[in-house]
Amino acid sequence: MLSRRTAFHSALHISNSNMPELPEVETMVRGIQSTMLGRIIRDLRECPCDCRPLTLSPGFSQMARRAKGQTVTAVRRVAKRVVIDLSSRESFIIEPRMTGLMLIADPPDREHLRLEWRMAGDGPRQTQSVWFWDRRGLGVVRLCDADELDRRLGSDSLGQDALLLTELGWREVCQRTARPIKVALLDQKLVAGIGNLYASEILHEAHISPLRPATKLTRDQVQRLHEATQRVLLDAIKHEGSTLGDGTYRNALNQSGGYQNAHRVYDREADQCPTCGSGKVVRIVQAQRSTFFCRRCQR
DNA sequence: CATATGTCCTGAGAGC
DNA sequence: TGCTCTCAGGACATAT
Repeated sequence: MLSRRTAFHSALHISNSNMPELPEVETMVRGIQSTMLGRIIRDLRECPCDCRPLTLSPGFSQMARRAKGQTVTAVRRVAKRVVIDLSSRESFIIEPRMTGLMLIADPPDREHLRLEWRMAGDGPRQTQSVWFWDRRGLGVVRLCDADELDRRLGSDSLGQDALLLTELGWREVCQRTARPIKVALLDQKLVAGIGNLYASEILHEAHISPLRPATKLTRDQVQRLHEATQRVLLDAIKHEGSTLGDGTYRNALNQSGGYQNAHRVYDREADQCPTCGSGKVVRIVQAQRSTFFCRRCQR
Protein backbone atom coordinates (compact mmCIF):
# COMPACT_ATOMS: atom_id res chain seq x y z
CA MET A 1 0.00 0.00 0.00
CA LEU A 2 1.24 3.46 -0.83
CA SER A 3 1.49 6.10 1.81
CA ARG A 4 0.02 9.49 0.95
CA ARG A 5 3.46 10.96 1.34
CA THR A 6 5.08 12.15 -1.85
CA ALA A 7 8.66 12.99 -2.68
CA PHE A 8 7.71 16.65 -2.31
CA HIS A 9 6.88 16.52 1.37
CA SER A 10 9.10 13.72 2.49
CA ALA A 11 11.87 15.81 4.00
CA LEU A 12 11.26 13.56 6.96
CA HIS A 13 9.73 10.34 5.83
CA ILE A 14 7.14 8.72 7.98
CA SER A 15 7.50 5.00 7.49
CA ASN A 16 4.44 4.34 9.59
CA SER A 17 4.49 0.97 11.19
CA ASN A 18 1.35 0.15 12.99
CA MET A 19 1.57 1.21 16.56
CA PRO A 20 -1.53 -0.43 17.90
CA GLU A 21 -3.44 1.98 20.09
CA LEU A 22 -6.74 1.60 21.91
CA PRO A 23 -8.92 0.92 18.81
CA GLU A 24 -6.50 -1.62 17.34
CA VAL A 25 -6.08 -3.46 20.63
CA GLU A 26 -9.85 -3.47 21.14
CA THR A 27 -10.16 -5.01 17.68
CA MET A 28 -7.60 -7.69 18.57
CA VAL A 29 -9.50 -8.58 21.73
CA ARG A 30 -12.80 -8.89 19.88
CA GLY A 31 -11.11 -10.94 17.19
CA ILE A 32 -9.70 -13.62 19.49
CA GLN A 33 -12.55 -13.68 22.00
CA SER A 34 -14.61 -16.51 20.54
CA THR A 35 -11.56 -18.71 20.05
CA MET A 36 -10.38 -18.37 23.65
CA LEU A 37 -13.20 -17.50 26.01
CA GLY A 38 -14.39 -20.40 28.13
CA ARG A 39 -12.00 -22.80 26.51
CA ILE A 40 -9.03 -24.73 27.82
CA ILE A 41 -5.46 -23.99 26.83
CA ARG A 42 -4.15 -27.30 25.55
CA ASP A 43 -0.63 -25.95 25.38
CA LEU A 44 1.52 -22.96 24.60
CA ARG A 45 4.15 -23.15 21.90
CA GLU A 46 7.11 -20.98 21.06
CA CYS A 47 7.35 -20.53 17.30
CA PRO A 48 10.73 -21.33 15.79
CA CYS A 49 12.18 -18.10 14.48
CA ASP A 50 15.60 -16.71 13.64
CA CYS A 51 14.96 -13.30 15.09
CA ARG A 52 15.87 -12.21 18.55
CA PRO A 53 13.59 -14.02 21.03
CA LEU A 54 10.52 -12.22 22.21
CA THR A 55 10.55 -10.87 25.73
CA LEU A 56 8.67 -13.38 27.86
CA SER A 57 8.15 -13.18 31.59
CA PRO A 58 8.62 -15.64 33.15
CA GLY A 59 10.67 -17.60 30.64
CA PHE A 60 8.88 -19.76 28.11
CA SER A 61 9.00 -23.11 29.87
CA GLN A 62 7.59 -21.85 33.14
CA MET A 63 4.96 -19.81 31.31
CA ALA A 64 3.88 -22.83 29.29
CA ARG A 65 3.73 -25.07 32.33
CA ARG A 66 1.54 -22.62 34.24
CA ALA A 67 -0.78 -21.97 31.31
CA LYS A 68 -1.36 -25.56 30.27
CA GLY A 69 -4.80 -26.90 31.15
CA GLN A 70 -6.16 -23.55 32.35
CA THR A 71 -9.56 -22.30 31.24
CA VAL A 72 -9.76 -18.78 29.82
CA THR A 73 -12.22 -16.84 31.96
CA ALA A 74 -11.93 -13.46 30.23
CA VAL A 75 -10.31 -11.81 27.23
CA ARG A 76 -10.19 -8.06 27.70
CA ARG A 77 -8.41 -4.86 26.81
CA VAL A 78 -6.59 -2.75 29.38
CA ALA A 79 -5.36 0.46 27.74
CA LYS A 80 -3.13 -0.81 24.90
CA ARG A 81 -2.70 -4.33 26.29
CA VAL A 82 -4.57 -7.55 25.72
CA VAL A 83 -5.29 -9.35 29.00
CA ILE A 84 -6.25 -13.03 29.09
CA ASP A 85 -7.49 -14.17 32.50
CA LEU A 86 -7.15 -17.83 33.49
CA SER A 87 -9.02 -20.04 35.94
CA SER A 88 -5.82 -20.24 38.01
CA ARG A 89 -6.32 -16.50 38.71
CA GLU A 90 -3.24 -15.76 36.69
CA SER A 91 -3.36 -13.57 33.58
CA PHE A 92 -1.48 -13.11 30.38
CA ILE A 93 -0.61 -9.50 29.60
CA ILE A 94 0.25 -9.02 25.94
CA GLU A 95 1.84 -5.74 24.89
CA PRO A 96 1.91 -5.49 21.10
CA ARG A 97 3.92 -2.24 21.26
CA MET A 98 4.89 -1.32 17.70
CA THR A 99 4.23 -4.27 15.43
CA GLY A 100 2.62 -6.98 17.52
CA LEU A 101 -0.58 -8.70 16.37
CA MET A 102 -2.98 -11.28 17.78
CA LEU A 103 -4.15 -13.62 15.04
CA ILE A 104 -6.49 -16.52 14.50
CA ALA A 105 -5.75 -16.78 10.76
CA ASP A 106 -2.67 -17.05 8.56
CA PRO A 107 -0.07 -14.43 9.54
CA PRO A 108 1.43 -11.77 7.23
CA ASP A 109 4.53 -13.98 7.20
CA ARG A 110 5.59 -17.06 9.12
CA GLU A 111 9.05 -15.98 10.21
CA HIS A 112 7.77 -13.40 12.67
CA LEU A 113 5.33 -15.68 14.47
CA ARG A 114 6.34 -15.73 18.12
CA LEU A 115 3.85 -17.62 20.30
CA GLU A 116 0.95 -19.98 19.78
CA TRP A 117 -1.85 -20.76 22.22
CA ARG A 118 -3.41 -24.06 21.20
CA MET A 119 -6.96 -24.22 22.49
CA ALA A 120 -8.60 -27.55 23.21
CA GLY A 121 -11.51 -28.43 20.95
CA ASP A 122 -15.00 -28.30 22.37
CA GLY A 123 -17.75 -30.42 20.83
CA PRO A 124 -17.99 -29.73 17.11
CA ARG A 125 -15.24 -27.16 17.27
CA GLN A 126 -11.82 -28.50 16.45
CA THR A 127 -8.58 -27.38 18.01
CA GLN A 128 -7.97 -23.75 17.17
CA SER A 129 -4.97 -21.58 17.80
CA VAL A 130 -4.28 -17.97 18.61
CA TRP A 131 -0.90 -16.56 17.58
CA PHE A 132 1.16 -13.59 18.62
CA TRP A 133 3.03 -12.24 15.60
CA ASP A 134 5.57 -9.42 15.91
CA ARG A 135 7.83 -8.23 13.11
CA ARG A 136 10.09 -5.99 15.13
CA GLY A 137 9.98 -8.02 18.30
CA LEU A 138 9.51 -5.12 20.69
CA GLY A 139 6.41 -6.74 22.09
CA VAL A 140 6.25 -8.33 25.55
CA VAL A 141 4.16 -11.24 26.82
CA ARG A 142 3.84 -11.86 30.54
CA LEU A 143 2.02 -14.36 32.68
CA CYS A 144 1.41 -12.90 36.10
CA ASP A 145 -0.46 -13.37 39.34
CA ALA A 146 -3.04 -10.90 40.63
CA ASP A 147 -0.46 -8.84 42.52
CA GLU A 148 1.75 -8.35 39.52
CA LEU A 149 -1.27 -7.62 37.34
CA ASP A 150 -2.32 -4.86 39.69
CA ARG A 151 1.20 -3.52 39.95
CA ARG A 152 1.51 -3.33 36.17
CA LEU A 153 -1.98 -2.27 35.17
CA GLY A 154 -3.46 -0.74 38.32
CA SER A 155 -4.11 2.93 38.91
CA ASP A 156 -0.58 3.54 40.20
CA SER A 157 0.75 2.63 36.76
CA LEU A 158 -2.01 3.66 34.35
CA GLY A 159 -4.47 6.51 34.17
CA GLN A 160 -8.15 5.98 33.43
CA ASP A 161 -9.03 4.38 30.14
CA ALA A 162 -9.60 7.05 27.50
CA LEU A 163 -13.08 5.72 26.76
CA LEU A 164 -14.13 5.68 30.43
CA LEU A 165 -12.95 9.15 31.33
CA THR A 166 -15.81 11.56 32.07
CA GLU A 167 -15.74 15.26 31.32
CA LEU A 168 -14.96 15.92 34.96
CA GLY A 169 -12.17 13.34 34.74
CA TRP A 170 -10.74 15.15 31.75
CA ARG A 171 -10.79 18.42 33.69
CA GLU A 172 -8.75 16.80 36.45
CA VAL A 173 -6.31 15.26 33.98
CA CYS A 174 -5.73 18.62 32.32
CA GLN A 175 -5.02 20.27 35.65
CA ARG A 176 -2.26 17.80 36.43
CA THR A 177 0.32 18.93 33.88
CA ALA A 178 1.49 22.08 32.15
CA ARG A 179 2.94 20.14 29.24
CA PRO A 180 1.46 20.65 25.77
CA ILE A 181 -1.85 18.81 25.52
CA LYS A 182 -0.56 16.54 22.73
CA VAL A 183 2.33 15.40 24.92
CA ALA A 184 -0.03 14.94 27.87
CA LEU A 185 -2.33 12.70 25.81
CA LEU A 186 0.58 10.33 25.23
CA ASP A 187 1.31 9.98 28.95
CA GLN A 188 -0.33 6.69 29.90
CA LYS A 189 -0.30 7.65 33.59
CA LEU A 190 -2.58 10.58 32.83
CA VAL A 191 -4.98 8.88 30.45
CA ALA A 192 -4.53 5.37 29.06
CA GLY A 193 -4.95 4.11 25.53
CA ILE A 194 -4.19 7.08 23.29
CA GLY A 195 -1.06 6.92 21.13
CA ASN A 196 0.57 9.17 18.59
CA LEU A 197 -1.88 8.72 15.74
CA TYR A 198 -5.12 9.20 17.66
CA ALA A 199 -3.70 12.10 19.69
CA SER A 200 -3.42 14.16 16.50
CA GLU A 201 -6.83 13.07 15.23
CA ILE A 202 -8.59 13.74 18.55
CA LEU A 203 -7.11 17.24 18.93
CA HIS A 204 -8.07 18.08 15.36
CA GLU A 205 -11.61 16.88 15.96
CA ALA A 206 -11.71 18.99 19.14
CA HIS A 207 -10.28 22.08 17.37
CA ILE A 208 -7.54 22.36 19.97
CA SER A 209 -3.91 23.24 19.25
CA PRO A 210 -1.53 20.43 20.23
CA LEU A 211 0.82 23.10 21.57
CA ARG A 212 -1.57 24.45 24.18
CA PRO A 213 -0.48 23.67 27.75
CA ALA A 214 -2.96 21.22 29.27
CA THR A 215 -3.60 23.49 32.23
CA LYS A 216 -4.59 26.32 29.86
CA LEU A 217 -7.47 24.49 28.21
CA THR A 218 -10.76 26.32 28.71
CA ARG A 219 -13.80 24.54 30.07
CA ASP A 220 -15.25 24.48 26.55
CA GLN A 221 -12.09 22.97 25.16
CA VAL A 222 -12.07 20.25 27.79
CA GLN A 223 -15.68 19.46 26.93
CA ARG A 224 -14.75 19.21 23.25
CA LEU A 225 -11.73 17.04 24.12
CA HIS A 226 -13.99 14.62 25.97
CA GLU A 227 -16.50 14.46 23.11
CA ALA A 228 -13.84 14.23 20.40
CA THR A 229 -12.10 11.36 22.20
CA GLN A 230 -15.34 9.40 22.32
CA ARG A 231 -16.20 10.09 18.67
CA VAL A 232 -12.76 9.35 17.24
CA LEU A 233 -12.00 6.22 19.27
CA LEU A 234 -15.48 4.69 18.87
CA ASP A 235 -15.47 5.41 15.15
CA ALA A 236 -11.99 3.89 14.82
CA ILE A 237 -13.14 0.76 16.66
CA LYS A 238 -16.13 0.54 14.33
CA HIS A 239 -13.70 0.54 11.40
CA GLU A 240 -11.40 -1.98 13.12
CA GLY A 241 -8.48 0.40 13.53
CA SER A 242 -5.99 2.05 11.19
CA THR A 243 -3.70 0.27 8.75
CA LEU A 244 -1.21 2.59 7.15
CA GLY A 245 2.25 2.99 5.73
CA ASP A 246 3.74 -0.47 5.47
CA GLY A 247 0.39 -2.01 6.29
CA THR A 248 1.58 -3.92 9.34
CA TYR A 249 -1.56 -3.63 11.41
CA ARG A 250 -4.15 -6.32 10.67
CA ASN A 251 -7.16 -7.61 12.56
CA ALA A 252 -7.24 -11.16 13.95
CA LEU A 253 -8.20 -12.48 10.51
CA ASN A 254 -5.17 -10.74 8.94
CA GLN A 255 -7.35 -8.11 7.26
CA SER A 256 -6.60 -4.37 7.08
CA GLY A 257 -8.43 -1.89 9.24
CA GLY A 258 -10.47 0.85 7.59
CA TYR A 259 -10.08 3.94 9.74
CA GLN A 260 -7.03 5.29 7.88
CA ASN A 261 -9.45 6.53 5.22
CA ALA A 262 -11.10 8.73 7.82
CA HIS A 263 -7.88 10.34 9.07
CA ARG A 264 -8.10 14.10 8.76
CA VAL A 265 -4.54 15.12 9.66
CA TYR A 266 -2.34 12.17 10.57
CA ASP A 267 0.27 11.62 7.85
CA ARG A 268 -1.44 14.24 5.69
CA GLU A 269 1.26 16.88 5.83
CA ALA A 270 0.80 19.70 3.25
CA ASP A 271 -2.74 18.61 2.43
CA GLN A 272 -5.43 21.23 2.52
CA CYS A 273 -7.23 20.98 5.86
CA PRO A 274 -10.34 18.84 5.31
CA THR A 275 -12.14 20.65 8.15
CA CYS A 276 -11.72 24.36 7.44
CA GLY A 277 -10.78 24.00 3.79
CA SER A 278 -8.33 26.88 3.88
CA GLY A 279 -5.54 25.93 6.29
CA LYS A 280 -2.81 23.44 5.48
CA VAL A 281 -1.96 20.43 7.57
CA VAL A 282 1.47 20.88 9.12
CA ARG A 283 3.80 18.42 10.81
CA ILE A 284 5.76 19.40 13.90
CA VAL A 285 7.75 17.35 16.38
CA GLN A 286 6.81 17.23 20.06
CA ALA A 287 8.65 14.99 22.51
CA GLN A 288 10.37 13.27 19.55
CA ARG A 289 7.00 12.36 18.03
CA SER A 290 5.28 13.69 14.91
CA THR A 291 2.23 15.85 15.46
CA PHE A 292 -0.08 16.81 12.59
CA PHE A 293 -2.56 19.68 12.81
CA CYS A 294 -4.10 22.73 11.18
CA ARG A 295 -3.00 26.06 12.67
CA ARG A 296 -6.10 27.72 11.33
CA CYS A 297 -8.83 25.63 12.92
CA GLN A 298 -6.96 24.31 15.96
CA ARG A 299 -6.38 26.92 18.63
C1' DC B 1 7.49 15.51 42.73
C1' DA B 2 7.47 16.66 37.25
C1' DT B 3 9.70 16.31 33.11
C1' DA B 4 13.18 14.84 29.65
C1' DT B 5 15.97 11.54 27.30
C1' DG B 6 17.94 7.00 25.89
C1' DT B 7 16.87 2.21 24.65
C1' DC B 8 15.00 -1.66 22.26
C1' DC B 9 13.95 -3.33 17.06
C1' DT B 10 13.14 -3.89 11.68
C1' DG B 11 12.21 -2.44 7.10
C1' DA B 12 11.84 1.25 3.87
C1' DG B 13 13.69 5.02 1.60
C1' DA B 14 17.38 8.32 0.50
C1' DG B 15 21.90 9.37 -0.96
C1' DC B 16 26.20 8.26 -2.81
C1' DT C 1 23.68 -2.04 -8.29
C1' DG C 2 24.51 -2.20 -3.35
C1' DC C 3 26.15 -0.21 0.57
C1' DT C 4 25.28 2.88 4.79
C1' DC C 5 22.54 5.93 7.24
C1' DT C 6 18.20 7.67 9.22
C1' DC C 7 13.71 7.27 11.03
C1' DA C 8 9.11 5.59 12.63
C1' DG C 9 7.09 5.10 18.10
C1' DG C 10 5.11 1.91 22.41
C1' DA C 11 6.71 1.39 27.17
C1' DC C 12 10.11 1.51 30.39
C1' DA C 13 14.58 2.71 32.75
C1' DT C 14 17.36 6.25 34.06
C1' DA C 15 18.75 11.12 34.57
C1' DT C 16 17.89 15.94 35.71
